[in-house]
Amino acid sequence: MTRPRQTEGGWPAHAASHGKRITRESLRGYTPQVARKLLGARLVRVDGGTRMSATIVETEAYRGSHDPASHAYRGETARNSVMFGPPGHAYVYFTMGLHYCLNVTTEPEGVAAAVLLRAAQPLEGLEEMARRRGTREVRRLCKGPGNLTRAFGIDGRLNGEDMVESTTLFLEQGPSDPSPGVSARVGVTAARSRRWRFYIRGNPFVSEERPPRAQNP
DNA sequence: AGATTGATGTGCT
DNA sequence: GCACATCAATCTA
Repeated sequence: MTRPRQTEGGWPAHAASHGKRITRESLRGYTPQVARKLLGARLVRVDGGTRMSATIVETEAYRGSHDPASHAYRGETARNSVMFGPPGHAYVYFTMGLHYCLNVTTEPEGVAAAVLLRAAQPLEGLEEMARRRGTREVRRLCKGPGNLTRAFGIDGRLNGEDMVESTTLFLEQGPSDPSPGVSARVGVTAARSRRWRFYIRGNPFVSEERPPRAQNP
């Protein structure tokens, strides 16, 4: 008899059945709403024959010209241009001199917005992730946006990838979280009052349960 | 032109 | 808790 595999935190690593793809329509909506809905979905990467996947457990919304924390706040540049395009594309940017971060673009073309994928619970391809990350500690493989991209082998070459059509980097539907945790965004000084970070409560793969100086005392 | 600041992570104290 | 790695956009002059 087979039972669902348990991970360190006691969270079931549910069977890695290949689910339905997430549609462009579902990504076209209001970004904070989309960020919330992406919790529980799976991020999948197929690279050189190996398939890696992980359940998304932490996201943040960034929204165009009215959000001072967004890269798109001051208009379009070569770096952020993908944010201005149609929904469902990968916005991959380089930050702090050494890390890449992966976002999925949202809202209709012309509205610069995206969801940052901050943390995920590894499901398939753990060996590959561990090799790329240089650690075997599963809890930390995809903990934090920079670690997540490193584990998945994602860098600037994937900027602009259409994640709805792509066969190498895409999203699959998963169980949604009825009552996710909500907080201010991590590492953001501007627009602290916008609580646009969403995470699965109590999940040990989330980067930090309480971000520093959030409105959660 | 030069300085500063990030949507960061790690290792050491 | 703090230094550090070290790039690109933005701010200051």
